[in-house]
Amino acid sequence: MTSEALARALNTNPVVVRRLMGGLREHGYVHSEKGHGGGWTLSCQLDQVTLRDIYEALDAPRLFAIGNRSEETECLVEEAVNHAMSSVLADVKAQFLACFGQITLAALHADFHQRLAARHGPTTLCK
Amino acid sequence: MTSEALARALNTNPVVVRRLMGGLREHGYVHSEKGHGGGWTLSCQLDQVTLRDIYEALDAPRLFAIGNRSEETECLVEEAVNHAMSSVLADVKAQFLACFGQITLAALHADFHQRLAARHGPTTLCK
DNA sequence: CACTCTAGCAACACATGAAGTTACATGAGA
DNA sequence: TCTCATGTAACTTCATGTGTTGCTAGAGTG
Repeated sequence: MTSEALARALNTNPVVVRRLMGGLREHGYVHSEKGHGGGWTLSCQLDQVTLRDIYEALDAPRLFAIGNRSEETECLVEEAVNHAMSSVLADVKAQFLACFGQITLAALHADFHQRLAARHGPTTLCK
Repeated sequence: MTSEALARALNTNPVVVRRLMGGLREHGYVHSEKGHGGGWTLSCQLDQVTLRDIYEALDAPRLFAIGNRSEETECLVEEAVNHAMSSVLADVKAQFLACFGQITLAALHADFHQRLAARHGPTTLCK
């Protein structure tokens, strides 16, 4: 599948697709080929890869929209708050990764097929 | 304490302080007075208010930097991914609130004083 | 009554970061 | 050699949170 086709399906731009897929390629989850007949191919077992793997392959983008204003501070009040905050966010992030680590692509694949079967009417694929 | 003094201590702007404190006032955690000698006063028991209360009084700002691109979609793949994602984020947010709900302002207050005692040299307050 | 000091608030400006776009280079078939 | 694909850098756009200005209203002071 080409970046162009993926971009159309995802309602985005081929370059954005390449940027994202680049991370997945570095981890061996997909493979890309240039030139005629090129594009992206899957190169992993769906039951061996989790959302956590994907998240990390995508360079673990920032998870929280909140956080400490600064790590280094002179202010002892800020220090106390930062300490409490950091500790909570670290715990919560760990739980997040654990959850994502439980969800395999195979599970999503199965869920998709269930939804497809449940849908009435003609079964047109996403775009 | 005036918004102006708080803003100096927090390295920000009086208007920003008022915006934030407004949320706390609505929940009765602080009280404000206009005019000469006015400003902000605490009006709650520190051991009765948690970070969760503060977070919610501040209108529960967006917690995650990631999330579904859109809630409504035609695409069954996106639907499956959204479902998995939403479920994880909801669980994780619940844990976040639970943690924040355990941390009272009194605890932060105590932590601050411990840091103050532990600090060598003269004890100058934050600004 | 005039003056000053304070919060309240709306409207605007700025900063940051994510997402999208353009342009060009590189490699692989036809 | 032409076309089709990825790779990548640089730039633009957009969304969101933060900061700023300007004004109103209320409360004490002289």
